[in-house]
Amino acid sequence: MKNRLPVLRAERGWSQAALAERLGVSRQTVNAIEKGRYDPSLPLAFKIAEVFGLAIEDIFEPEPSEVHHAG
Amino acid sequence: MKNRLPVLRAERGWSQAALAERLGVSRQTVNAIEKGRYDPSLPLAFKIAEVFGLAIEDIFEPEPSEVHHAG
DNA sequence: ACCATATGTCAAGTGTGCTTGTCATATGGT
DNA sequence: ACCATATGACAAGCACACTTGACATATGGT
Repeated sequence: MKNRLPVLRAERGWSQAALAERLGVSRQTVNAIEKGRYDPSLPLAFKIAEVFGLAIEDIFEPEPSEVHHAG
Repeated sequence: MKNRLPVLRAERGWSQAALAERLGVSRQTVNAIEKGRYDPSLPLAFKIAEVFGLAIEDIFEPEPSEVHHAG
């Protein structure tokens, strides 16, 4: 999942910690999402969109063949 | 997380199983999401939006105070 | 009555999302 | 040199997202 968080943060002059506080999550969570280590949950994605005043689709973009499966 | 899946399925005449197949997930997953037992992952939410030709925001709506916990 | 389809739910298992805590590195101010 | 801030990352732990398999109920066609 690609994301524009670094750009959007920079536009607002927010650190990862500052964004995390606005979102109500830990700094490590913001870092992990930015670096693509994992995707946010849908509720968190909504919160991120709200904080930036954008649509989820304007912030995140699924990679071509991002299917999961399981156990 | 509220969702309009039952309505959207009905409009298209799709069963839960048929939608599940289009999404590449199990029927139980579609059922659980519809009934609000859990939220879809963000990649699955994108896929659902794609299948219905809508934005995620047009299908899902976060409940008022849907914050998570701590670990 | 019988069968097929649709829906709802439970159980057990695997991997993810998020937590706190900690460490390492880089940068800028003094 | 020292300190504060910012970022990146790892570990252990808990709850959630998904899986397959199974069972129960309801509806409609024959």
